[in-house]
Amino acid sequence: MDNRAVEKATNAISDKYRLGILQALAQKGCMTNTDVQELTGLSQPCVSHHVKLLTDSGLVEARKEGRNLHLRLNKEALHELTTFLNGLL
Amino acid sequence: MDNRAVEKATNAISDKYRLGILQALAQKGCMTNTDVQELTGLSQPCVSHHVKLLTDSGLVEARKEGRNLHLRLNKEALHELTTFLNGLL
DNA sequence: TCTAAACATTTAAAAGTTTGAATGTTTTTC
DNA sequence: GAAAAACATTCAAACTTTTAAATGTTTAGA
Repeated sequence: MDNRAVEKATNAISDKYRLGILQALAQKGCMTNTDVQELTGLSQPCVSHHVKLLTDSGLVEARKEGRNLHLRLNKEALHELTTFLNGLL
Repeated sequence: MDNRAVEKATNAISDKYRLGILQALAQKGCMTNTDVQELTGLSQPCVSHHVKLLTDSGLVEARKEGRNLHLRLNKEALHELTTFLNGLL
């Protein structure tokens, strides 16, 4: 994982709503954008935007299932991030 | 470590210059603001600002030594962060 | 096929961040 | 004490992010 990827991943985490989404995914395993809308209370376009940041960062994987977008944690990416950060210790 | 602390810590990391500072601290052990100025090429007020973000996040500890500000990694805080993130796995 | 549901995109306003010039404070050195 | 070095603070400009309204696209179901 290079510096740019770390910057993007930590940036993705550094927001109240996005961290909440990651925690919900960690707990539930899978969610759709609509679930995220209910979770956060944000507007649909705003949820789309936050989810895009998360997927662009690599921390979340999205697959289209009919008209739903199924989201799940990318545990490998998260593990790479913690490995990088532990490397600073 | 609560969510707010994670948001602040990851936000602190999510910048090119601040990540560079963290890496330099990890490597060298200790630096002053002047060292950071040389490292980054940023102006002195801008360095002051970035260093403040890092210390406010808890990831960096600063102690005033005469007219110099000695910076070092707060390894415990960094460890708490990685522990939190691993908790999502 | 018509309707509705789920999500994406465009746009624009509001809020927040980054940057350096100017200036202030404290500490060291001469 | 005067000069300089190290850092902090204030300020304003430039830039980025966040947000939702409006609208577009695709898919599912009647």
